[in-house]
Amino acid sequence: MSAIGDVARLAGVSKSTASRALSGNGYVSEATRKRVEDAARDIGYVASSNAASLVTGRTKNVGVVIPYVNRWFFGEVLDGIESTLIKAGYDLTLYRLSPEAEQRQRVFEYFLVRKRVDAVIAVGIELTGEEIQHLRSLGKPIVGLGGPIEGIPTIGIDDVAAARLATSHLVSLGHRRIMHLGGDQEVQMDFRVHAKRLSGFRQALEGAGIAASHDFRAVEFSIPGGYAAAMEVLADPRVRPTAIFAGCDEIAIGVIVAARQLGIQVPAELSVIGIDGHSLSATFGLTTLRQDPALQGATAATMALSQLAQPATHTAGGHNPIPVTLTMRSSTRVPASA
Amino acid sequence: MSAIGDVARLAGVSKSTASRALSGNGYVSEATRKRVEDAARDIGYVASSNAASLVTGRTKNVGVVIPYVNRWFFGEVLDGIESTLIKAGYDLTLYRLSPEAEQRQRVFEYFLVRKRVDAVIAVGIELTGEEIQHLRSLGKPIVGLGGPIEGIPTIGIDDVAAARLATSHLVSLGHRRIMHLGGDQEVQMDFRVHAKRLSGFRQALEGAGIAASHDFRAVEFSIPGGYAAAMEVLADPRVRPTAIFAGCDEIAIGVIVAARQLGIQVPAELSVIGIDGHSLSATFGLTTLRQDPALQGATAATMALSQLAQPATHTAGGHNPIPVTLTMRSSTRVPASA
DNA sequence: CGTCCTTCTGGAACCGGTTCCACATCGTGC
DNA sequence: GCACGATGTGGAACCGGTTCCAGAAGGACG
Repeated sequence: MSAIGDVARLAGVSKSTASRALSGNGYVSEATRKRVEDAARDIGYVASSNAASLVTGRTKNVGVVIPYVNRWFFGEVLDGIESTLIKAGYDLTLYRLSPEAEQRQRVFEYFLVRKRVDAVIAVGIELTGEEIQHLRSLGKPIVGLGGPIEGIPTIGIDDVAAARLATSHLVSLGHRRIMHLGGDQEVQMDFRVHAKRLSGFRQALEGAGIAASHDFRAVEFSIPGGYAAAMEVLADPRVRPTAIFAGCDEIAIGVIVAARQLGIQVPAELSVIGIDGHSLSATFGLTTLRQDPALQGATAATMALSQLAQPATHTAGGHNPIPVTLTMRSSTRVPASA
Repeated sequence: MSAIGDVARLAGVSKSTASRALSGNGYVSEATRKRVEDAARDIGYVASSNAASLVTGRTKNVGVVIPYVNRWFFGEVLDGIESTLIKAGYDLTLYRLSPEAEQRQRVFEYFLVRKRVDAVIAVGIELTGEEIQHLRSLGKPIVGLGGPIEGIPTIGIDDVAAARLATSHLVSLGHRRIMHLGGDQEVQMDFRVHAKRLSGFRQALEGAGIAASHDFRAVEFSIPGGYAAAMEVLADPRVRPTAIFAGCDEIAIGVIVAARQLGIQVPAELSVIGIDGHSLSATFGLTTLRQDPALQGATAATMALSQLAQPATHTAGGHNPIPVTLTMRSSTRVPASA
């Protein structure tokens, strides 16, 4: 209701002086600053960010584009981003991008563009050249999380390498009958995460000279998904693998739950390894490759903020790989046959 | 870059006509509308929402205040809210409110107030009278989710009644040694959810004439929390309860996992019931009281939008209780002793 | 034919801040 | 004593839209 003009009048100064006093830009004597601040407090003045944004061109708001909010990985990322932004005085506007192409286009052409955000963080979304062009033309910093995107700075783990490492861990323990329960190759997420993890798995097997046959099964990326698949895969003892590399910790946990119900000892009869470092992994004794999504989110936010601070630095694209660390727990060990 | 003036010039009309043509308000001939639209498309014009908001006072943006983003319940709620808002052409600005009072105050006094949101949805946050006053004075619709808040419309389940129902289910099966693993009474969430569920539990026991002693234990609201507590509680067969009412499904699942590891048959030797309808509850065969947080979120968003549409309706406060439905699965049954 | 209503358009004010520019003081160094 | 820089303040333009008002043109109706 109350505008800066009211504050100025009450303090007996001009609008411009009131603005300087409240924003801290430019010269204002200590005495007048005090008077203006008191006046502002008295009438409960709060600046209109719209008006300020209109003239400064900065909104103090960052847009986050993300495919899910109710999955562990993405929830953690969002948490990390939010914490970092709010500390820096930035708002976070959330765009959950469903897979529908039409809605996706709408978000990019309509929502993100209306001068409402200063920067965009794309989480688990591989932007198309056109989309990047669109955002780039507005001069907005863009940061990607989850995989490399041509021309913009990104962070994320190396999915191929991680899958290779996880598989190699099983191989080096002596496993030969290893199965990969991973994402459906038909319904790829962006960055082709499913395909990359399968590829890393195959690379590791080939490197060890292990013939790969019937070694992959597509499952949903969730505990129920891993559980259901494991129930089928593990039921027949004759064809049962001695180790499973799960596409993510949730699948791995589903496998462990299923194994326990089938009376299969983990790790004595079955080794299981996942990727993520899920908050449940410790409870299930899961050996996993830990990535820290909250930290990744915080890092992405920091990158966006620093680009905002010094736009001089010409948006240097490039992928910053995040290292994964092997957390050894009690779900993997030397196979019984060895 | 390009402003509406550029569009107007290109189309050979005035700013006001261009505005009318693009926004659809007021009289514009079909021919000029076409010309303006073409011109806008040609130069890739997008309206500045800041400028529009400044004069109209509407931002097409809703603020959501929420304590967690990486917990199942809140993630689902957020999902429901987001879907509903984006369909209506609204943005969603996220404020994750950590328990720190100082940060909370900052969000309410600084972030939410800057004329940047048209309405506020408070999820799992019990607003103080002062905070309501603050928002109310700005004439912004407010909707609460998770419990009743004096003077504003809210939705949520009746925690006392739900806990009573869950406990009664166990009692009616014949259980007498029933334990409640619920939230820490010292670290209450808002709306005192922990206390309400404990209270409903006690009410049901008293109603059945069952002496309550050592029947409650505080645990963290998570699977690891339930697991750790169950490991201690269930270890000694002499004092083991025959049934557990868990404060939420995550705790209940932790209990089931622990019981399985201890070789305790569920439900033969131990019945477990939870509250939530968690996406994992089916996998673990958990009997639970289902609430649908995504639907609750969508409903809250719809309420906020309808208030926005007809501000005439004087903000009628009042709590809209959401019914919970008992989903019977395989984790509860008549006790062995019966 | 005059009046009135509807449709269409342009000019100008306005939303609420920020910032540029001009001007006034005052202190300092030469 | 004067030039110059640093400090402090007010006036006015400006950001990019929306909307009010005035005026013109065309049709309907008495």
